[in-house]
Amino acid sequence: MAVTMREVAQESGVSIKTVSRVVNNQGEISEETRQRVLAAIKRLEYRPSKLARALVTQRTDTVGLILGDIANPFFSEVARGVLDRARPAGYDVFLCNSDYDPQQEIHALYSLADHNVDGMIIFPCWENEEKLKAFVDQYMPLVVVNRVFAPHPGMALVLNDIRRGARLAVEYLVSKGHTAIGMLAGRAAPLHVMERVQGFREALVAHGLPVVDEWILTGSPNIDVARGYEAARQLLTQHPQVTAVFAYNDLIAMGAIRACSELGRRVPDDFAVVGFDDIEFAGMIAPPLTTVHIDKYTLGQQAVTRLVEMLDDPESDFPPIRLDVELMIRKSA
Amino acid sequence: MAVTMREVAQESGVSIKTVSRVVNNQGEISEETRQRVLAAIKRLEYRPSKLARALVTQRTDTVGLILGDIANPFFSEVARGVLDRARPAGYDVFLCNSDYDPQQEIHALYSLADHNVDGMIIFPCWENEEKLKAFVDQYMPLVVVNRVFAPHPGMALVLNDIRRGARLAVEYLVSKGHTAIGMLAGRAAPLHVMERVQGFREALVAHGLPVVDEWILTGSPNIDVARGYEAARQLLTQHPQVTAVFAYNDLIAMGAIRACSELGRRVPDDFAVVGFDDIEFAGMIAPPLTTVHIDKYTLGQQAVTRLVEMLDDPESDFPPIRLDVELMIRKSA
DNA sequence: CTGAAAGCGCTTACAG
DNA sequence: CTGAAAGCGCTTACAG
Repeated sequence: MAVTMREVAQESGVSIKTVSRVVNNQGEISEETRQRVLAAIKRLEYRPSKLARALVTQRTDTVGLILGDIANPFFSEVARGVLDRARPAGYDVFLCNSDYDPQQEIHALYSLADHNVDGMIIFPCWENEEKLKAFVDQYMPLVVVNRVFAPHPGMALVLNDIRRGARLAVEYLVSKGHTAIGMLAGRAAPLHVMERVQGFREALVAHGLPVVDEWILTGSPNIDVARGYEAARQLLTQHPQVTAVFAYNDLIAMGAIRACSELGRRVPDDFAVVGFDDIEFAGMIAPPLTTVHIDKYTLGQQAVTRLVEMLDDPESDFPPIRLDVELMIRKSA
Repeated sequence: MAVTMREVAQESGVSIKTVSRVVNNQGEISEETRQRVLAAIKRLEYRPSKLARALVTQRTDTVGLILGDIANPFFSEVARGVLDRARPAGYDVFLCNSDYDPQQEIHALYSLADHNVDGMIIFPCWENEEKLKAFVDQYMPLVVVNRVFAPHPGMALVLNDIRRGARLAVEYLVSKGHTAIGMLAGRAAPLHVMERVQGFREALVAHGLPVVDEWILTGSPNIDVARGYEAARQLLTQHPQVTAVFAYNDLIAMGAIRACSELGRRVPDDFAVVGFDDIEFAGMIAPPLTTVHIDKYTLGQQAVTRLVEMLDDPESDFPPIRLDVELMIRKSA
């Protein structure tokens, strides 16, 4: 079906090796034969098989991107950054959702490894730190985004200062006079390990406020608007004394706002909500969401940049890339 | 580095071919040797190279997904449907943005073909109809989504009734008493060929209303909130007599609403806006957007289903899959 | 039930 | 400046 290098060689009356040389721009070749081969390539519409090349070079020019849920605008904007930077660098990208589930994540990881991607970018579950390190040791480099894992060769970190973002959010609520502040923490990862929860606690403690474990809600496998709605309903009805929440992300926050409107609690007057991520729509909803801004597009780009550096220089270790966050004060708190 | 079939063969004292047989579950093998090989596979943590297999089978177990812009929630929800259906079917998926640009689209198409994907799902530019058909003839099957291309072997269609959606939207505007209705048509594709524009015209004509070309705005390479904002500003200032618009999609509609609020035009009282797609956030913004609903997740799933059918049965032709749309009446019109 | 040979489409040393 | 041989890690007929 597809034209092969052998056919190009015949067509231009040279050896297959010579064709390989002009395709890869390597080695001295007389300009004349080069032109002859180029002409044959054009005439036959020859395109070299990356598969065959990869079998010998062990490079596929592909990378993997494993994230929680592409339907979350946070991740889709990150993905945009990844794709925009990967293409000029010569990489095509595989996409997988983990649904924030450790097992699905590992499954995706090995599934992509089976296709011999050159490396991957991953927003991993905390639970998988050791498994990812074992994977890196045996297979390929990984760029880990927004998880503060201990340094490990072959694994580079790209980090927003999530904990600081959480502190900013909670301090803002405190400055507004709130003293009974809850958290909608999303999926039930080990709480003590989540940066957002740590920042939340730190800020409360710093201001002499109580950390009430019952006011920190988790428990659902999903992190989306529906979950935010559920969790907020539960918090509002079971702990009516709570007057403000810090949400795991903007989707959860949006669900919380919906729950408030159904339960007749006005935002922000009766109940204040702060989100995280600053997705594009955060500023358009009613009321516009106060949230912690992350530059998602840059995050995606930086992750690719770092991965490419690792692929180009496998022996080196690379320090974490640190990106800042910023509180966006709007109307929901 | 990675364990090979040869090593498994040595470890279990059989030929490489026998290992291949147990890996692929084919042919009669004595249960005893099967167990022995299985044990060796487990012990060595052997994972067969899809690359090497693909070189001979001509199947990579990968598919491509080419869409306008993954950062648009319409596409990211479609992508969710695609991924969720592709994984159980045994396919990993490459993702590419076209930015609605014919050249980038063709570039993405061939780039993925170079990786020998088994097939692709594409939301193509109208301009590329012939090029896609030429591609299909030479390379691989394609599922085309939401473009009414003429039937062609190897190319299957999955379609929402976009034109009907456009009619629904405009008829609703007419029913509300609007007579000067404009359109924010997004990217400048050939207008006469766009389903949304056709439906827009049809509805106006059916109600004896004028189609004023100056009220149909296009011209930007992007289809996003910023573009909707610009275009709406232009329409509102240059043609103040227009009292309603039908937007190419919800992002454009959201930009239009922002422009209205800046120019002091209240929505829907002074100016009505109808969107398209019904992205998740359409109902949460202020005012909640009246828009045409598409079941995006199902769309993605159906596209994969059709592609898999084509791959399993390359000789057959498959009729278009038709999915419905629905007008969601909220507050912006 | 099991194996030896050929080949998928390329690149990598090695010659000349 | 150009080419013949070997091999990347598998599967596909073909034998036995």
